[in-house]
Parts: sequence; C-alpha cells; structure tokens
Amino acid sequence: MTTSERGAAGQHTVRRHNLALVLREVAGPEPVSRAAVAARTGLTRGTVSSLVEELIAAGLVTELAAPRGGTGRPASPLRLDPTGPAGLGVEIGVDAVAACVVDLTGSVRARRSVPSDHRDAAPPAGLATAAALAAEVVAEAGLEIAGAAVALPGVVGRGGVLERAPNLPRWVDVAVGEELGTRLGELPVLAGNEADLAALAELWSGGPADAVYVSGGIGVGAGIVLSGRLFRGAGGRAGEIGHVVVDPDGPPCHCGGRGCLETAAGLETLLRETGAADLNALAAAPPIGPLARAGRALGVALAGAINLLDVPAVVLGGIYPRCGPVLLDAVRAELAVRVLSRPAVQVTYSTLGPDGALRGAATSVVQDLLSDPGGRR
Amino acid sequence: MTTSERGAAGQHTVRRHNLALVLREVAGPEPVSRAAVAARTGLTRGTVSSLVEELIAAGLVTELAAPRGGTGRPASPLRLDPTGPAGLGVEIGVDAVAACVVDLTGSVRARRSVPSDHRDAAPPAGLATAAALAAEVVAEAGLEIAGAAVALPGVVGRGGVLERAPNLPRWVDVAVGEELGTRLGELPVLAGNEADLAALAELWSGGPADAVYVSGGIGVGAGIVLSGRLFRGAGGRAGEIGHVVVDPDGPPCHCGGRGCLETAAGLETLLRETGAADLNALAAAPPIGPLARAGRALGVALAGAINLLDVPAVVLGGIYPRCGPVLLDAVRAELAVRVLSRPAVQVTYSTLGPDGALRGAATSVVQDLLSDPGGRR
DNA sequence: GGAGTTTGTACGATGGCCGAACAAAGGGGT
DNA sequence: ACCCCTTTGTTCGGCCATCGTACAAACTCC
Repeated sequence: MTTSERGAAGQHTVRRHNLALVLREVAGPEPVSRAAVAARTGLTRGTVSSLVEELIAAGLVTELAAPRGGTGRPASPLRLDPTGPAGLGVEIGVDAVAACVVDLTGSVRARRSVPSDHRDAAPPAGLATAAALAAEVVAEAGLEIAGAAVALPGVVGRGGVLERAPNLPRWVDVAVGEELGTRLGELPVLAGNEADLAALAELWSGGPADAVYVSGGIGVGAGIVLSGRLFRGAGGRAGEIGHVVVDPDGPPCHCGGRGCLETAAGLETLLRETGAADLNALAAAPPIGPLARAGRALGVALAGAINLLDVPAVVLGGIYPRCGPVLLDAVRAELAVRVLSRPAVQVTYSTLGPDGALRGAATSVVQDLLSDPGGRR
Repeated sequence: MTTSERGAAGQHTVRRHNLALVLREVAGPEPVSRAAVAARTGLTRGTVSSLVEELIAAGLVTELAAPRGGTGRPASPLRLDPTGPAGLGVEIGVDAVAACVVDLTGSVRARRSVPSDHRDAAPPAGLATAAALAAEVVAEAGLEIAGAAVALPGVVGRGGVLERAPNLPRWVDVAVGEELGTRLGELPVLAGNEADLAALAELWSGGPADAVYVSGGIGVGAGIVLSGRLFRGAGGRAGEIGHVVVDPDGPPCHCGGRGCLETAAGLETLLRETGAADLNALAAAPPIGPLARAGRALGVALAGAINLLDVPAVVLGGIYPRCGPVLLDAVRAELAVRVLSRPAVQVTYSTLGPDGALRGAATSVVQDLLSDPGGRR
C-alpha cells in the first residue's frame, strides 16, 4: 500500500518519495500554495515547483484562480483535481451488491446498489451483477478510472482471493479480483475484507489513526488500524475477532470452539434472544437485557485486544450503531473495569452507516494513488 | 528503530538507506564479497565499493584475508567487525541485576550478574548497583560502547520512563534511561520492557519474524513481533497479555478485573496450587493438573491474540520452559481447537534461558546501529 | 507611482548512483 | 614459462534530483 521499500535506492526513489510528500500536503482540506508546501515539507520552493509541475501533468493536481487580498504576490492555490483519476469501489454482500466512484478529493461521484442474494447462488451470477453495476456507476461518473477494489464478507488472502465466506458457502477460493478485472476490461481490481475496508473508510473520514473497528453482522469482524495503516497480519487474516473466546464454557460455535464472541454478540443470537424478526424490528424497540449481555461480551473481547495492542479507540460499526445507547454503555462499562494500562479508551459508533466498506474500497484506490503518485507510469 | 522517514528526502537519504542495505547483507552468517553484495542488492559494484569503504572507515566492517581456490580473481570477504562499536545491555530484575556487552556480530563478550532485591528498596540503590556492574563488563570487554539499553520488569512509556512495575512498588515514574546514562558518563541509554526485549532476542537469534513471545513470571507479559519488528503500540504499552480475560467469572485479580490470565497462569498461582516452594521445586516434579489448567488458560488467551493478529508462531519463555511438556501440550491442544483461520500455529519453548531480556537489550543497541549506520555521525 | 513583500522560476553547484572501461589476481592448458 | 580466461574491485564520465541564490512577477499600501 505505502512505499516502505526494501531494495536499492536511487535518485528516482527520492523523487517518488517527495512527489508523495508534496501530494500529501496538497491533499489537505484547504488549498495551499507552493511556498506553503515548501515551508511545511522542508523542500526548496524550486523543488516543489518542479514536483508540482509533474503532478499537474499527471492530472492529480489543479491550480485554482488566484484570490485577491493580503500583502505580496498572491499565491496560486493548489488542490487535488476533482476531474483526475478516480477509484471504483464494489461491494459484494450477502444479499446485495453496490458500487460507487470516488474522485481524488474523496467525494462520492456516483453510487448504486441492487439486492442480489448470494447465499445459495454460485459466484458467476453475483460477479456478473457486480460488473454490470460497476459499469453503470463508471459511466455515470464520467471520470477516468485508475483502479478498483472490491469489499467481500469473508477471508481474503494475499492476491485477492476470497478463501472462504461463512455466509456464502459456494464462494470458496474465488479469485474475485481477477474475475471482476476481466469483466471490466482488464482493470486492476484489488480485493479486501469488508471490515478492513470499513475501518479504512472510518480512518480516512477523520477517524483515529489507532483504532479497532468492529463490524457487527451475522459474523463479527474487525479491522485493525495502527499508526494510520491497516494491519493485515502475516497471512492477511488479521482481525478475526468473532472467534475470540469470551466464555470458555459458553455455547458451542459453528467454528468448533465454545463461547466465541460471535455466539454472544452476533446478529443471529441477538435476534433469537429478542424474538425480533429482523434488524429493523430490533432497532425500533431495543431490548435492554440481550443488548447489555452482548455489550459485555464485546467489552471482554475488546479489552483483550486493547491490552494486547495498546489501542486508544474503538469504533463500532455494522449493525451496532442501530442498537442504541444500551450496547455502547455496556461496552464502555466493561472496558473501564478490564482495561488496565490505558485509562481512557474512546468508544464510539461509526457515523458512516452501512456504506462504510463500499466507500473504503473506492477510497483505497485513491489513497494508493496519493501515497505513491510516481508508482504508476 | 528503523528509518521509515516521513519528511523530505535528498541524496543523503539514499546514501543512508543504501548503507543500511549493504550492511544488512554483510551481517549474514557467511562472509560475502563486494560483488556478491552488488548482485544481491541490485546496486552497482562501484557503488557497493564506495559504501563499503565508508562502513570500514566507521569501524563496522572488516576485510578478511582472501582465500585461495576457485576461478577468477579471489574475492575479499567482508564481515562485521567484532572489534567495532558494541552494545551494553543491562537488566534490572525484581531480585537481581545483570549486565552484558554484545559485539557487532551478536556475540556476548562479557556478562555478569549479582543478586539485588528491589522489592522494597528505593530506585537509587538499584541504579547504583546496575551502573557499577555495567562499568565492570564494559571494562572487561574492552570495546568502544556505542550505546546501552536496559530491560525493566514493568511498563515503559515512550522516552524511557518506567511508569510502573507491579513487583517494584517504589519504582514509579522513574526515568531509568536518563538516570543510568548520567551514571555511565552521559552514555545514551534506552529503556524497554523485559518481555519486549526478550522477544527481540528470540527474533535475532533465528526466531520467526511474526510471533507472540510470552514471558511467564509473577506477572505474564508478551512481546509482539510483526514482520520482524517489535510492535510497541500507540503508547508503548502493547503486549499486556496478563490481564486478558480467560474466564469472566474467574477469581478476582489485583488489577480489579476477574479471571485474568495472570490469575490462571502466573507463577504465584502455580506455586500455590502445587504447594511447591519455588520454581526449582516445581521444575523438579512438574504437577500434571495445575500445569494443564495453566496451559489451557494460556491457550485461550493466545488463541484470541492469534485470531486477532494472524500470527503463525508462539514462543513461551520466562518460567514456562521449565514446566515440561505438559504445559506445552495443553497450549497446543487448546490452540488446535480455538484457532480458526490458521491451521498450524507453531508453539515452542524459548531456548535462550533466563538471559533473553538481557541479551535483547544489548543486541537492540547493535541492531539500531546496523539498521541505520549513517544515522550517527 | 514607488517602496515593500511575497510568490514562483532560472541557473549553477553539489552529491549520489549508473554504466562501461580498466587494472588486479588467480586458475588452467599447452 | 607463457598466454587466455574468468572474476573481482576501482576509476571516470554522465545523469539526475536536490539546494542555494538570484531574479522576475504580481499585488498592497502609502
């Protein structure tokens, strides 16, 4: 994702590094002048000029009209080019497909979704639906697409292969990235876990740089963000918090263990315990007891993660933001007791809603571009 | 620790990077020629020559006598200089102090330890003992000392401050690094957690590049190594596995929670349950039942960590290697059931013995030097 | 309209890497 | 002994990216 090169370095390495450095400054919310970038980065104004020239030629940066006022020669403000290369995001969920296009500034320029149940369907049908939807949003946005990423509800190994998805039994070892790529005209398509991408979306929309992002659903997954980067683990399977043990003698889990978090705070258990028909019914009348129990279980699992990782923030997403304050309070109470080293852990609900993973997928393409603009040429 | 710079880059950055790159090749077990380094790194032979020249001038690398045999001009083999700058390691334990000097090649050149009980003593006495012992090993080794590091049985915040140590009640917010530094003639002294440094020692003596290293004692700590680097967490407090919950309704822990790992697999519990007087008695006649219980608890906690971090290996150190195969088997059995995503987790006992943290401290100085040889000048 | 200020560009200098040519040091065959 | 071949290590010119400095551009304020 980011350039943390291991091999030999030359002058071109320096150029590449500095291009990314300048672009990071330009990517801020306010337009900045070349001189300001130079002051902030430590580079010379001359060097910055040269770098910016290259970024403008690549279509990543635009020069806005000079504003009036202030003393001295007015600066020519620089911004990320909203008409530059954009990212395509696709989400293949259990019972829906969605796609969106995000431009360089992070704005969603087109978004569509359709119901599409993949529980008992074979992969090709879902892939075709997703590809068709993606083509629609690409046409609607009318931007050059630099790449794509797809969010998947399962374990994604290195290489973009969906190894298995608990709720998509027929999707085993499917190379979703490649498959979608060929269907979209040889576009490079990365694949990622849904919770991971939602965690990145949260990060990029102003979330904390160190956090555990929990995505509640039928399964419970987590995306771990450390120092502003997603932590994927040695095999890309990090964040499987759903099968952390919260009660060694608890009910059996389909994974073979006992007392996993998923059996205590997963959607199915929640619905069974409350008698609600679906999530909407549950959100309409949140039942105190079961939610408090689920919150305590979440707290136990998260306390372990926090003691281990020394992470200062937790963001609860997926179905949890619809569970009301009871769940949140229960989590906070449990953490207050069980987290020893770090007095104040910030626990919040995600504000992105159900589109987190989708936006994360599209934005990850853009972020790749921004973090290494000299990489593609 | 390693250079993962965030600021502006220039040619000197390239030089620095390549110096470290070459040094990493030279640091291998076998001596290598300049040409071999060039082939392996992708740099030119000329460039490697220039870099090696600088490394020799800095005293980090030596040229060995050319061997006979083979076709072509014989290579002049390069090695790390065993007479070059060395690292000083100090360990301040609960009831002992130790110090050692490790040269550039990783060999221990001098080592001493003395009993010194700090349970009820104030810091200055222990610091003086440590400084005196350190001076002795430095004199014995007779090498230039590039820096020092000290291993401490507690939470070490950023900046080398021992924030608190459960078994050293009077050591609260002690700037051990600075204090030792002034006592050793303004030598820069880093401070680190004992389990963290033991984990690094294990890594540098050939251990896996991704692992959780558990250090058992009165407390239970862990050092987490990811991609060959120690993970310290946002506040430097990562690895506090001792208070991960293994049984929410278990016995109360002094931390205020219930059923922490420490209450199930800490030394005090082990001794109480078995009636053994001390660790030696326990190791002489390992009791099956309590050790199996402790192993299962360790397995539950480690399974959580592995599911979360996707780590392929666990190394058990501290008192655990003296507990025999029962504990190890219990841990392995528990992991086999509870680790879902990763079929084969390698669980082993540490082979470094009780000196792991001490060697890790000394070696960390050397590793700092090797990973950024251009940094100090 | 001129002084002052800030921005952006132009140009030579420096430093580091690359490529190719060259000297050095040995083995092997006749 | 002598010459050829192979491999290693060094030398030298070229290239590229940065830096420092000087200079042109553009605007405000008096």
